[in-house]
Amino acid sequence: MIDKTYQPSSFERRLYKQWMERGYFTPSVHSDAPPFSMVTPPPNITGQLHLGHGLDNAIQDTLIRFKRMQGYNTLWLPGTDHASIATEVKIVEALKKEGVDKRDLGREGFLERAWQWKEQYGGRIVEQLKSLGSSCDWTRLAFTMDENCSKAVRKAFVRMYKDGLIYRGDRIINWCPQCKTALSDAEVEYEERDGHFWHYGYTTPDGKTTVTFATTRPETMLGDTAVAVNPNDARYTHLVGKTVVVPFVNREIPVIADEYVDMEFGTGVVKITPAHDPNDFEVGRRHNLPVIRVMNDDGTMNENAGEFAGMDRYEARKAIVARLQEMGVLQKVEPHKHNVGSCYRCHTTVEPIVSKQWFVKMEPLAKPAIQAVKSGEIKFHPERFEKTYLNWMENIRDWCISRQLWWGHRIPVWYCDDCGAEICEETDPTVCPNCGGKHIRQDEDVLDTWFSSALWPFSTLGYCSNSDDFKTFFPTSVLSCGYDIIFFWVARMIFSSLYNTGKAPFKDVLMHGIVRDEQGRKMSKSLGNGVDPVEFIDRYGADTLRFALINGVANGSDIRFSQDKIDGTRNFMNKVWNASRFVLMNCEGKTLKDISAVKLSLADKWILTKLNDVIRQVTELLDKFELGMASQCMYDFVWSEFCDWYIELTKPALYGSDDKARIDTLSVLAYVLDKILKLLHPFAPFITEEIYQGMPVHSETVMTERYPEYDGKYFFADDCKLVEELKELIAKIRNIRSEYGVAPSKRIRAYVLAFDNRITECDGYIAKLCGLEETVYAPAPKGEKTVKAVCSAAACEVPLGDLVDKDKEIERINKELENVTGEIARANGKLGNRGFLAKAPANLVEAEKAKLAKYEDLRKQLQARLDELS
RNA sequence: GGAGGCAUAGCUCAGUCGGUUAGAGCGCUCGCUUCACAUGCGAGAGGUCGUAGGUUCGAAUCCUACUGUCUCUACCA
Repeated sequence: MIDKTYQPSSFERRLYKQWMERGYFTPSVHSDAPPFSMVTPPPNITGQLHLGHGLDNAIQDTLIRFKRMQGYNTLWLPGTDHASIATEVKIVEALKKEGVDKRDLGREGFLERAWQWKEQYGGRIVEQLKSLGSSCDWTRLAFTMDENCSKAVRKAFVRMYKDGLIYRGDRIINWCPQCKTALSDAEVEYEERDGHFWHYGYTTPDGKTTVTFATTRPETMLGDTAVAVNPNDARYTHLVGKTVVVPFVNREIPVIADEYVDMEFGTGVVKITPAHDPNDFEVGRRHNLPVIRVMNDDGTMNENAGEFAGMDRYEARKAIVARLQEMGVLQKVEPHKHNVGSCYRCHTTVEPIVSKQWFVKMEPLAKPAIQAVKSGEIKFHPERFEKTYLNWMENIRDWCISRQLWWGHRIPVWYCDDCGAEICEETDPTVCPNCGGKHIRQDEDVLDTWFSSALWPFSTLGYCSNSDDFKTFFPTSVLSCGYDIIFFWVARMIFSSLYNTGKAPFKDVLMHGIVRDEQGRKMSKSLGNGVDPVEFIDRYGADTLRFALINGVANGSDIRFSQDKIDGTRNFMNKVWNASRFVLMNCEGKTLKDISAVKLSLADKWILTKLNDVIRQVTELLDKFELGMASQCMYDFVWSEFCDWYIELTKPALYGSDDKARIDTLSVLAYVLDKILKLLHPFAPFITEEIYQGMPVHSETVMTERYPEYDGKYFFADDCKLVEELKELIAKIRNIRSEYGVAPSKRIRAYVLAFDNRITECDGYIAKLCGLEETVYAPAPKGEKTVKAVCSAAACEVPLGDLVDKDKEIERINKELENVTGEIARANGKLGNRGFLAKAPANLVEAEKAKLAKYEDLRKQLQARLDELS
């Protein structure tokens, strides 16, 4: 027997430990069953569990449990990401507290510390994930820097290098002066900020002509190597080819003509700083301009900055503006809003800087990746994200993959100091294969974290060794993650997998949104509005968390996580618990029958039919990845059908004197509950297992039980319809009681005139659910003061003596009549429409006719009642 | 600049292939400690589905425009 109150903390840990110990999460590679596999988006080892992980895991675990119960050989592979920048920053900070600079330790020493850190804290997030109930196969836990993954990184890099898809070159990249590394375009976040437009000009050496322009970053002027105008701009044609002088550095630079300059914008003159602006860099290339860097890696001005050398970039900006003003060169300052890029890790403003970095040539990789989605080989759910993906892929630029960090996969390229050769092989060279020289040294940089994440679906499965896992589980079935990492991760996995394995890494991409707070704001540390899932689970249980995140949410849409939602979900779990307790309490000590041996009551037939309906719906929805709707179906079935009606309808039999009927009813109750637990298990694994273990008949675990399937033996359309009519009748009587304020405890009499004779067989149900002491299946005797209501299967009258208020009655009937008349008009309108009759499907026309007939009957009844009253 | 989402009850949101008397939860009103559950039960009120056109026998649903709103993306100095 289960506990009296629902206390998830009393069993969730215990059950999870049991599942793990018994190896339920681990699939077999030798199974004949069809495979179903997923890999998790690996959380950063520096990460703390947040609701995003909660959502991500809830979705994937629901899917994997569903598939497992359907008999698939399921693998859900977990792992963690080394998170190059994030981890290095964290360790550098820790060292700083000890007064140590990472350079003091040297590369080796630093890495030793980093691995230590990883061993100590890297598993924390894994333990937190377990509290969500995730049925990942922890025996296969992967890490982006473990052997499998590192081998795959090396293999992929070398192959791409040899194919000419990886190159090294001087390009403008985004530089983070705080992390002191290059970043990819995807790693820069743009934000609109208030800035200034400083207007000033450069003058020709003879001091006669000044060309004026505006800039938002005056400090870059120290690196200016030209001033550009549009070739068609008549205002400046005479100046093209002349030179002007950059103050402070006294550099004579040419005035050039380039299409890039927009004549309409500002003065139509642009100062060109090839070393610090992507567009200027391109202009510089076209005109063979010198590239002069004026900044150091830490954002201070370098020796090329003359008198400003050593200053921080913003300090230098101020100083330059002040000096320009002093010199009387500054013409005006305008406020200006512009987008400023910042580092996605530390939020420092990034600096576009020319730098020698490694890049992946994207165009050849993007083509097949675009094709895979366009052809439908890979499908996004919801579909609209395909546009987002394609839009990005079609406009993609080369990917900067080198990072000036130590923690990560070191770039497997060696340089020979003797002959200058560049060596890139799968095994580490000891001498230069070109000249045999021993003076070789490895590139200092590491790879972008996302380079290894991009290989995740196959690297983790042992792609390099063509392992059994790889053969069995690759390509994976579904990839689920938030839409915020489509570019970082999903897109890169697709092209990496197509390139390396020749196959798409997965067939379906299931996107979810972001978890927001009650007011729709992103949860963040600085706002302090985050919910700690660990704490939450202690309080409400993992099932409530998971269900609250999934229930009724459409794929890809953001979620507002509110206390209301939590309460509602917790209440639902409590409902499941108590309904189960009702069944189990009544079953105690009884020997139940298989339902094939049960004489089914009307209520039994109804609930079994409804059960079949819900099985079909939930399965269909899960097959379409509509988890939110599937859980909603379960919610409605359990609460509104099973609890509100079926359990109530079983009470006459349970509390009656017929022992045989009682056993029969209990057998059906237990049968339906068993199915409910199984249907609900993927959504709420803990509560369902705990209750399941208390069932009169149960196996070792519900999680490997077969997911319920539609059973045509228990589908009774006619009986089901009758019960729906019965519910309507019961609602009418209850309504009268309520409207007339009859105390719920008061037993009253009702007259029921059944249009459908089978209603008379429902005596026990009506009496119990309406609190009647007697039901008379005949019209009320003449002269008795009653309140009357009509529904499809019957008319009912409740004698209320002097309570009956004639005017109120007339009003009530009139209101109903109005409603029914409206419906008749609507149905008539449809049926009177030739187009409808000719073109609408026959079943709809029939249904409309049936409705019309029903409403006309009702109208007659209501009219008769009205006549009676007046 | 480009792309996309959203706009449905007081609030938060479902609504799949166009056909339901437009749904849920919360909130609200009334009544109830009825032997699974007051984390509950019963009864109710509340919506011309953003606006204007169009397609269709039929539109919350499809198309066009507009208005409002949010997000992504680009980065005109």
